[in-house]
Amino acid sequence: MEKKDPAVYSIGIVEERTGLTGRQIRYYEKMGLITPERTEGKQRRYSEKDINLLLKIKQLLSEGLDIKGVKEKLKAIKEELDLKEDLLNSKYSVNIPGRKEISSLYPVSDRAALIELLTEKEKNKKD
DNA sequence: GTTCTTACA
DNA sequence: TGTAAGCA
Repeated sequence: MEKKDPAVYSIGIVEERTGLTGRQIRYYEKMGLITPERTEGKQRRYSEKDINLLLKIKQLLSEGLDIKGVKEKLKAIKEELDLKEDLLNSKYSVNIPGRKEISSLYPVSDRAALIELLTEKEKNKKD
C-alpha cells in the first residue's frame, strides 16, 4: 500500500486547483497556515495534502474566520487527531478500526481535514 | 515564461 | 489585496 504524497505542484497549478491567487497562497504561508516544500531554486512545491489544506483554509475563511481563527481551528483539528491516534495505538485497542470507521465518527465538515491529517500521520509512521 | 521577495498604493 | 521592480 504505497501511499506517497510528493510535493510536485507549482504555485501556478495550485492557483488553478484552489481558486486562490498566488498572493493569497504566499500570504497564508507567511501567516503560518501552510508550509510547502522548496526546490533548490527556492520555488514552492505543493503536495496533494497542501492543496486540501488550502481548500480547508479557504472554506474556513469563507465562514467568517480570520487568519488567526483559521490557525486555531487547524490546530484544534490536529490535537483532536493526535488524541484519536493515541486510541488507535493503545494497547487497549483489540480491534483496530479502519480509517473509514474513524472518519465516520466526525462531522462532515471536519471529515476531509481529519482524513487528510490522519493519512499524513500514517505515512510518517511508515517512513 | 514562471516564481520569488520586497515594497508601495 | 493588487501590482511592480529586479532576480533566479
